[in-house]
Amino acid sequence: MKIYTIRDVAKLAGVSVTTVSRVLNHRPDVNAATREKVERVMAECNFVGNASARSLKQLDGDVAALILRGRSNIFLSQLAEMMLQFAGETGVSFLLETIDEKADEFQTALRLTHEKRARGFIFVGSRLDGRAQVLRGLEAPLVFATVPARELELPRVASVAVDDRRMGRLAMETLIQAGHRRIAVFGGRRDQGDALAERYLGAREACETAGVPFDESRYVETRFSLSDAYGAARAFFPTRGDTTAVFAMSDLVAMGVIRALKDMGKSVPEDVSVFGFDGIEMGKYFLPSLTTIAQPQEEIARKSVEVLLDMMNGGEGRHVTLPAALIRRESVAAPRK
Amino acid sequence: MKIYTIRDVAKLAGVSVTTVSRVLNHRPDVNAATREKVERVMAECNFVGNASARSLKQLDGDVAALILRGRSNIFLSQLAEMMLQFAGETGVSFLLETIDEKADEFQTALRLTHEKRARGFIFVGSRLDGRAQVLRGLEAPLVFATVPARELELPRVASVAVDDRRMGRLAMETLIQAGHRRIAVFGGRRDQGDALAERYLGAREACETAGVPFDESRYVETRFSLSDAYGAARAFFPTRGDTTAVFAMSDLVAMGVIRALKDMGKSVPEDVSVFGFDGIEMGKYFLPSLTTIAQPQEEIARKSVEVLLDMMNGGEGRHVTLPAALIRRESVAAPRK
DNA sequence: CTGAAAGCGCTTACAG
DNA sequence: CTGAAAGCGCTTACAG
Repeated sequence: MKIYTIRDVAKLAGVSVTTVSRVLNHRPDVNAATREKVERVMAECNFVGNASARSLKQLDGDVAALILRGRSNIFLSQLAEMMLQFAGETGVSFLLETIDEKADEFQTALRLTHEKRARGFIFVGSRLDGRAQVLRGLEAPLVFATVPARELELPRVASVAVDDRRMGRLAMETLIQAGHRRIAVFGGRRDQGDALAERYLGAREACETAGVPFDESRYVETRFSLSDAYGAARAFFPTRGDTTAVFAMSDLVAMGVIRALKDMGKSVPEDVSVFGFDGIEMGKYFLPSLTTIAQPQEEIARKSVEVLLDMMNGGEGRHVTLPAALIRRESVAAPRK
Repeated sequence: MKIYTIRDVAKLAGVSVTTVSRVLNHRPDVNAATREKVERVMAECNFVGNASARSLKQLDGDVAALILRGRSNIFLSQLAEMMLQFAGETGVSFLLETIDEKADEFQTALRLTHEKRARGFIFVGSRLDGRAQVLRGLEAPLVFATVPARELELPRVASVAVDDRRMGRLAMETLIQAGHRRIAVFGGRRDQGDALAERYLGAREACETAGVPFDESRYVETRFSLSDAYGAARAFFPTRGDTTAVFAMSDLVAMGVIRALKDMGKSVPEDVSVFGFDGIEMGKYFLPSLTTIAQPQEEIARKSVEVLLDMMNGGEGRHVTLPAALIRRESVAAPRK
């Protein structure tokens, strides 16, 4: 099967490559008859332009990249997919780069700047942990999705996220109001200055306000996967069996914890209440269904793309906070008397 | 931030672009001192080659594409990710193209052949439904992953899948042996000659062999998502309440059905047993955990990549059948007396 | 409305 | 071991 180039088409249509290029790009300045002839030839040859050649020329071409770290977080991968969806409706072409959890997303951005000439980035579920300087090396506009980057007072940096601290507080308040006092928190590392740290801070605030001392030894670090959460819960409960509620910082973690509790002969929410975070679809179907904080996934996706596009057109960086919703379902109840 | 080209590097290092190119591509024929000098300059400039320019020249470059239809099937997206993983270890560069469920994957392949010069394809979870002729238009080697394409006697076509018919039979046999007689099947459209049709045929065979008549009105068509399965089950059970078991052709469907049963006041497996398919991770954590047929995901991924690579090197097409495993967990039990 | 020509950044025979 | 030159397929001023 021959692969036709623009030159082949030009020859077959009896015009110049310039004209074919114009037709290809839907430019108005082509005679209708000429256009039609060229289009017919292109259809006959099954012609499709070579993407490399095009982007080699269009160095100014608007390319943006989505950088997603890790493949295991459903919430984040879905978020990235949605962004791709919204991006498709704009003129800018977006590419999704999924990198390993241990990889450095800023290095990746740097690489894509050169390799693919990316001119704007959205980091999905990134972490800042004090790497603000690295960001200065990146001149392109940057959007952090689901990451609070407010303190980063860099000119071309934006963020789109929920108010994680407030939501962490709300989750904890909900458990306290239900009557719980011995509450465990299953989250990530607390020292990284990311969304998880914010949720932790919010949870602590709720405890202080309510006069319920938060017991540091009930903070459990876990990766956000079913199996890690399961393992962490199996290790935690045998020694802290008096815990009556868990605030899990992701729905996936909540599910792993619930299964572990079940396997240790405890039922949810009767023996232990479990509160999730994110609002993934499965949470509605899981048994028990998850009480959780639902992040406005679609809104985050849409807004992130919108803000990046605006910045690529010279707009200012800004920090958008979107409202999240508390969803009460089955996994949380009052503690046993 | 200046973007350096190979020419800039050449100038800075005091050599020709040819030499820089050689260093870039780790060719052996470069003087050690020269190589070192060039490498130092590249490091200083943060130089990264332009991918478009490279692939424009290397038209013979080995590019293969993974075509995944739909984003909602976790099993298939994970499969694609695994393939990417394995592909990374080979010399061939793979690109993943995720298309809409309603899009035509063969048209997509045709487009990628031109646009990205892809020279080999893996279709993840595709369907043949009588489009064998279209395939002739594609000269590149093709691998169908999780799709039985055995009947397709095309030279450059391969497939990697489990024996869906046998596994469908095994699932049904398991339910019959547990004592069930009124069994519903939740699957896809039966007329499409795909893996699902095979599972259906296998299930029917099991019924015939056991002398249990299969009631066609207990076949429920559903898309493979939690919400569709949920809706289908809510519509089905009120009129067919005597059903004691369900064979769901995907774990996701099984979970949707289980939640629906729960919401209708039935418990699983006490009132109704539910059998899944695929063996996704969540099935282990769901309550009840799913009895299912586990497809060897990693093996399918590895083998698909391996077969494609071999064919791209001139190897023959072949049809690989991999063993699947019956996993007995909580969602299937004997029917109530 | 159309075309000849330059050039995007790279690779690769070819010559030395 | 090294370099000058051609060319991959396209786009885009520029001239007509």
